[in-house]
Amino acid sequence: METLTKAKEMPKAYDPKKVEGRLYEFWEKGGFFKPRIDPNKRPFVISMPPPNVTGELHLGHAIVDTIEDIMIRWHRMKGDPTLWLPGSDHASIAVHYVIDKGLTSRSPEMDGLLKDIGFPPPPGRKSLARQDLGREWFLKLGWAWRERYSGIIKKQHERLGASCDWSRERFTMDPGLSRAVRESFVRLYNKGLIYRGQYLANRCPRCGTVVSDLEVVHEEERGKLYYVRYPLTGGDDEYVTVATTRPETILGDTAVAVHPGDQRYKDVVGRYAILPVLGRTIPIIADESVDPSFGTGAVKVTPAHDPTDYEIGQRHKLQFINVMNPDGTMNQYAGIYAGMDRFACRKALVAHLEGQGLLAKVEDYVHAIGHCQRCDTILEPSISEQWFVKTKPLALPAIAAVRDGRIRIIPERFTKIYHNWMENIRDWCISRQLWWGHRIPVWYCDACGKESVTVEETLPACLQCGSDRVRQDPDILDTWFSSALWPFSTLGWPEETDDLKYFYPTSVLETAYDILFFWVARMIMMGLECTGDIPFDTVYLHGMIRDERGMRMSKTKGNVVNPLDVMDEFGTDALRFTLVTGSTPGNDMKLSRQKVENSRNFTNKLWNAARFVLQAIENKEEVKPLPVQEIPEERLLLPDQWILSRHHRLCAEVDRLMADYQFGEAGRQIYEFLWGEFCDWYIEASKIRLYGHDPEARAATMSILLYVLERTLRLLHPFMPFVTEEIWQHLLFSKAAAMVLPNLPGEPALFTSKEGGRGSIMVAPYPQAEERYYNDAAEREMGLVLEIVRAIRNARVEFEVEPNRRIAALIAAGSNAGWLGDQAAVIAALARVDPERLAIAPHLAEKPSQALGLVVGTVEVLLPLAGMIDLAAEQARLEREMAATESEIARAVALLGNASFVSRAPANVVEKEKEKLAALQERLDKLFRRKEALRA
RNA sequence: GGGCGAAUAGCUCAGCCGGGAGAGCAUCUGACUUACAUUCAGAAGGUCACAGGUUCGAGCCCUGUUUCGCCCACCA
Repeated sequence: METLTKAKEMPKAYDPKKVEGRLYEFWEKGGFFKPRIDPNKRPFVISMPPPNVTGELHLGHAIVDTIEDIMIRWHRMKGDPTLWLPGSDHASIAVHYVIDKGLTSRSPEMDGLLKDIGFPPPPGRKSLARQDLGREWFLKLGWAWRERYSGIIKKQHERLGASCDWSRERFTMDPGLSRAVRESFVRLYNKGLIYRGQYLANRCPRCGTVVSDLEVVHEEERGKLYYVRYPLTGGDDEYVTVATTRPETILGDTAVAVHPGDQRYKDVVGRYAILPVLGRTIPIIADESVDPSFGTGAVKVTPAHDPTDYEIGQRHKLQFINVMNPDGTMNQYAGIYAGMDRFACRKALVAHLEGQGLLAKVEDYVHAIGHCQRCDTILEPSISEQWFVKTKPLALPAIAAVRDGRIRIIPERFTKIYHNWMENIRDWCISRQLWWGHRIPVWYCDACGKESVTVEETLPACLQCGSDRVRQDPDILDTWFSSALWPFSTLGWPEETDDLKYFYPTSVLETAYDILFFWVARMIMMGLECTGDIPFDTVYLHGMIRDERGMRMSKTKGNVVNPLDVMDEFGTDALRFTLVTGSTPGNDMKLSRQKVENSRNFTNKLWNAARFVLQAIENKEEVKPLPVQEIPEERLLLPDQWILSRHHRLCAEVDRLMADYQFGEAGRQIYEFLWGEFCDWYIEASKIRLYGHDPEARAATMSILLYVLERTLRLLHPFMPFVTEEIWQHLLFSKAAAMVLPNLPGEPALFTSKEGGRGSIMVAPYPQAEERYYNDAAEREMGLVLEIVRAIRNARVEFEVEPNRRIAALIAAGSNAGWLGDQAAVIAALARVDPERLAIAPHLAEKPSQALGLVVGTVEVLLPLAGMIDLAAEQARLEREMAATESEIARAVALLGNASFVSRAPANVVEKEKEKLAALQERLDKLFRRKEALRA
């Protein structure tokens, strides 16, 4: 591809900005994001949670993209046919909210859109409401808005490196998905699972619509509890006192209720009270639901404005009087308060009651009030005619699917939360008095008065009587209704498309835990109902991202971190790596700049390690690196065997962790290996042979450097797609390519794009562990070498040896002397010991009089530092070490002296303890002799 | 009122199957050693919230307690 220009040499610094956009384009144009369909393999499929078209991406989207992209890239590299289907959600109420705000404030953006759609511009700067536009214009505005933001959203997914199949992008209001909405509505309607009726629902006066129970946010607030006297009829100054937090609802009272067993009121039950202000006569009734211990034990009953009262009203066949308009003002049933706002009415009514001497008392009272999830306005429960989904019959199979393990929820604790909600599920109010969304597919006939339901977009004539005097229900459906169909509506349902047959059910549904009920639970119900199958087999829930202080990010708090800013500064890979390694499933994470910076440093480290390896190969013209498999065994030295063993164990571990959805831990393991083992030790040790005179040794070293680097790039690719691809491309163009490519198992076609273009790391096979490289002896021996080096470095610093000074070292290695002797060059280089004055032998022939004595395992290291050693200090150091060793010996002795430990602990644990004790004793002995020698 | 999560180094967090606790950042020493100062070498720092229990052995399992956070719930 021309988009990738071959660079002869890797630039000194990695610049994400110059790389990321170019690579994304290369991937997308190369067709790498599209699934390679194989009828014989089960595909791996994720439906991307569709972001709302309300605005730009935030960190919540970034973590979704990151985790899903990791899963997707991993499966794709493993050779699974892999589909990640992207899209966006029309988000009706959320879009209404942002458009309303733009219209009210006459924001330049909204005015611009109005101009674009050709809406006659209203004069002046007067604020607009959606009613000023009317339904048609408002919908045009919605589409214009959607057009703008879906483009922005796609760009942001690209920035994040999301390898989703854009050719299958969907929008919840696409014709096909809209058709799926109507189809499912009709099916449920025909089965009696969707019904219409007068029920109590939460209405948001600001949004102008009812919302479902889930959209109610309960918040504790300080309010007042008003005690109001209701005079009794036919009595002398008799009254019953009730308590209420919402005095304005008194206007809708149709009864007073007490508990049937309440002795205080047993004489008034059956009598009547006079409703204050309005003077209506209302009955006093007995109902079990009243709590005699609360307030006065008598409660006013407002069936049209309170859920409990609604039920009392039903039981006692009371009158339902709705006293408010949809916008929160009082209606004609409110008497003199008609037209007044509900809260103004409250104030006026309380004053009125007080004036009449009917206000007994007012208490401060903290209670939970329902707010609108979208705009935070206090909701008004009120009765109205709405559409509902009967959820209990849908919940039963959904509960079973999770209970019997067909669907697994990660982390597991959410399973309990899911069941708790499902088992207590209430009917779902799905109608909304809004415009932007799917119109309810029901038509009412003015001729016969019956209703018709159809999957067709329009209905020319009544299905019952044929009259053309039909009008569609003005309401639209809850956004989540269409979201609930997402896993299959996006694949073509209700048509039996090839995609639906092949890709459904999908594999993993990954999202934030806060929409478990809104979305996940409903997808399971609707999936089972509509397709007869589960919509996905695994639910993976991630946590929320908070700011550095653990606060929830919100626009009003002003603490929102824009992922674009972070990516601009540190690169996409750094942000992704931070998000995934800094979190565990289901737990919230705090994001800080420092964490991202650290990840950026890691990309830099990787970049430079790669630069080192490539330069090492390119600069040695005469040497031909071999595939690792072809390196003669005698050429594989201890560090080689060690890094190969470590690398293959890493592959096994990463594979296990990925399969177990522990992506963060997998990322951390790769980080540890790459930085702490490959860079810190292997590369440093390799320099000896790389800069040495033996061409075959050089070749072998290069081979291993390249082999381990290239495979680790592939391991890391799902986490950090850009930097790994960029380096990998440099490898492809290097002389090393000939060596790298034959080493990759699998079909060659995998490495090329669908069009047969250049290869990409994203379709190269994911590295698998090969047990023949496991080498316990090499790991143990190299471990000792590293310990010796660390001990010498440590001593150098402690005794203030100049950093550049090469010192002498004598190592008494006992039975280890043979193989350890072979590592002399490594020890000398890494510990800055003079190779000429490094002696490794079973025992030391001569012991220098003034020397530091280090005991490393069973090996003794003497550093003759004549003139630099403070004898007293050295003596003290040795004594400290002896004391520490003695206390460890004491523990081991006690443990092994414990008969029950020896008899009941597993044999290998006991054996390990014995070996440890022996080693400790040897160490103590050596330290003691060292101290004696010092004295001599 | 129910339920869930968290509590581990100064800070932010890992820690799988129970077998003498780790990382990053911050701090302190030192180093421009030819991949990398976005680096390297080294140091210091922990009663794993508390109290019991199970076990030969507990950060991990069980019971209770405390603190913080979250979710669900129609006490007006």
